[in-house]
Amino acid sequence: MTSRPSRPRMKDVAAEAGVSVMTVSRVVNGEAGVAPLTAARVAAAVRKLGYQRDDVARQLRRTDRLSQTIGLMVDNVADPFMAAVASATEDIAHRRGNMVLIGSSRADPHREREVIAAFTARRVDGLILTPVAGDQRFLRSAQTRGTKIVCVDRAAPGLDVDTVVVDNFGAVRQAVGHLIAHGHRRIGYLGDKRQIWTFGERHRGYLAALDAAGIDADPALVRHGLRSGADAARAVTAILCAPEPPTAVLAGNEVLAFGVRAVLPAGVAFIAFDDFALAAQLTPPVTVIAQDPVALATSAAHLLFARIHGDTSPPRRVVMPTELIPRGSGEIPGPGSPTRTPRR
Amino acid sequence: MTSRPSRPRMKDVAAEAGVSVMTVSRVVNGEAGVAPLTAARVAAAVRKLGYQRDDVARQLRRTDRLSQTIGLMVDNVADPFMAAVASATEDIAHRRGNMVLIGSSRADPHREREVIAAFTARRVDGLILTPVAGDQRFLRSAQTRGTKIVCVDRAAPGLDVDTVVVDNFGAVRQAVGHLIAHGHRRIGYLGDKRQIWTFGERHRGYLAALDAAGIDADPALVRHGLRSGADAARAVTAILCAPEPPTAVLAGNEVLAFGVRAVLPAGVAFIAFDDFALAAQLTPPVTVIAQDPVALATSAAHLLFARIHGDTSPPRRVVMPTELIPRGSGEIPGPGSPTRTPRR
DNA sequence: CTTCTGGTTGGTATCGTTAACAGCTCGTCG
DNA sequence: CGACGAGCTGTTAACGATACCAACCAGAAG
Repeated sequence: MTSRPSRPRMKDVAAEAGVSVMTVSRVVNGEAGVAPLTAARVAAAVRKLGYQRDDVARQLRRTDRLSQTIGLMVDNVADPFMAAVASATEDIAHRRGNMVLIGSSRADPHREREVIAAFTARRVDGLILTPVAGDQRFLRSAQTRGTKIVCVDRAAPGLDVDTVVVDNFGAVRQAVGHLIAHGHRRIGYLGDKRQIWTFGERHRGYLAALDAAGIDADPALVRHGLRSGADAARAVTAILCAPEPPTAVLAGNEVLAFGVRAVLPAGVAFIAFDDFALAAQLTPPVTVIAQDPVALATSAAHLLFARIHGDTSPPRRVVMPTELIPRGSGEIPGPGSPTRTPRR
Repeated sequence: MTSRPSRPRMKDVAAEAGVSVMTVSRVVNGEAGVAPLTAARVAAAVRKLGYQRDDVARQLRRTDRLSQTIGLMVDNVADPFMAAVASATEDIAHRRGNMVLIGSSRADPHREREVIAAFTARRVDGLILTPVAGDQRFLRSAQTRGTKIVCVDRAAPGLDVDTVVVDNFGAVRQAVGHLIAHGHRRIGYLGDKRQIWTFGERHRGYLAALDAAGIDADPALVRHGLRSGADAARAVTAILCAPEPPTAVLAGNEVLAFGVRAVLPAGVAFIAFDDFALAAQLTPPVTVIAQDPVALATSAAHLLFARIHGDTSPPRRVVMPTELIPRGSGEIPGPGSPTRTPRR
């Protein structure tokens, strides 16, 4: 009964305007070489029928084969850091007339492959990825077939691509050094799996800072593989019950920080990786290692579009700055602090 | 120099396996009616060449014309509420073998139209929208041409589509009633533009609660069109400097709540629309009107896929529950409170 | 031995668009 | 006055896949 009026094609517009489809194509794409009068007639027909070009057919036929679509694969868009990355990516893409397909790996390598296969089946021009733990070599075939790839936030082992990251190692080494300078010697570390590039780096930074201060690392103060605030809360509670509990704790990212903060006793120093909205409003205000997800994503998107438009220079690694923002929680003095045990 | 090895086509696989492209098509799509031996030979050729079906060409030819792609248009994915919506949408889509194209309107009706035009040009099967302020009638043409549409979080005036929302009016009326019950009579309201459906409803709920208590609404305590935490901080500071300042404040969403909380003096009661990660950890803990963005988006996505797969029943409006979670900030007594001015 | 049936397989047209080229209509110049 | 070029428009053949139908082959039935 309800006949659905299918969308008009170029040939319908051509019939309406009394020209050939080629002329319609030229007008629709704003090409030169159409008489103004003809162009106006075609434009009127387009408006009258409500014609809209079918980009699927267009992409199939065009020589450049560009879909004007890129894929963004993150762990989880609900994560505030990744949400900021997605937002910034969409913004740059929009400015360049592109759209963003989004996919979540949810830390699952199998799902990661599925999502990327779905991206390439739709012939995206490029991919922006935060790779999950493990080997990314399977992306090489997509790469050799012309799909441009940029990694953001995390590097991809085994894959030679543009990468935009921060100096996770240096940032954590600095932060742990900061705690040590405030008199702490027993410092807890809470992170996700070491196999995730960022967390591997952050843990290395933690160890390096302890080593530089001549402190023996105690594995009892370290927890890996934490995925949620609840995980982090349980983990920090556990390490605080140890015979020699830590006097300071570092949370490896924002989500873990929320969980830690909920159960951390006053008096234990605390630094979080990633700045977050209410960090300054908590009691005490939270000292953080701030990075700028918008800048990371913007840089990655610009790199990607440069590649899509023909940049064939060797892959680059862009390292963006971090900033240690002391707000109070990271400056709570430890047992070796001069303010607690003055020497003079 | 670097000849890029273009991806193999079905005809390459067909040549490799010594069959016709039709047979390859049947094997690739898992259709019945291919001899097991032939299928195995084709499968081997597919693996050898690394063949992947081109969904762009496929979509052009198929009778159902489905792209297995939906579009999600939100104000801003960086907003935590919208990020949760996006994440849940992606999850449902993934389970159904679909992908999600994402677009941000950034509260700009012009950009909203651009994004939606880009969606339909790519022939998405359906759209999930949080409409910006203003009229959405322009979507009717897309709708009559077969694009399924579902609104989430906000209704779309002038458009007859499935809609998944919460009872914003009732939730705010209840929350303001809660403040009145705690002795407040001068209550501030901070929201975004009234033309945005949710904020219109929330403001109506505010007025209704005052009216029910016989309190005259004072326009000096109301601010609309606030878009950021900074906007909200300025606005609340301004209304607190009024001759008769409010003793309680309601923030219309999470982002505004952050800004209000940063500058709100202790002693002023406070309720926020939307629950947020650290609400319970602030001092005092923040009383909120909680809604569940994951449930909203999940419901919207299920509705959309039902439509895409042929459900032609009349458009539905799904209203999901909210919950007033008293945590402290909303229970600070006002001047008329029995605890401050006991009557016995 | 011929015809029929059912399971396989292949040929051809087509989806909506653009690339490449052909052809037409002028006005202009030698 | 005829040839030529510039400007405009149309024709044809793809892009990579699927829909539809025809053709083939073996074994069974008559």
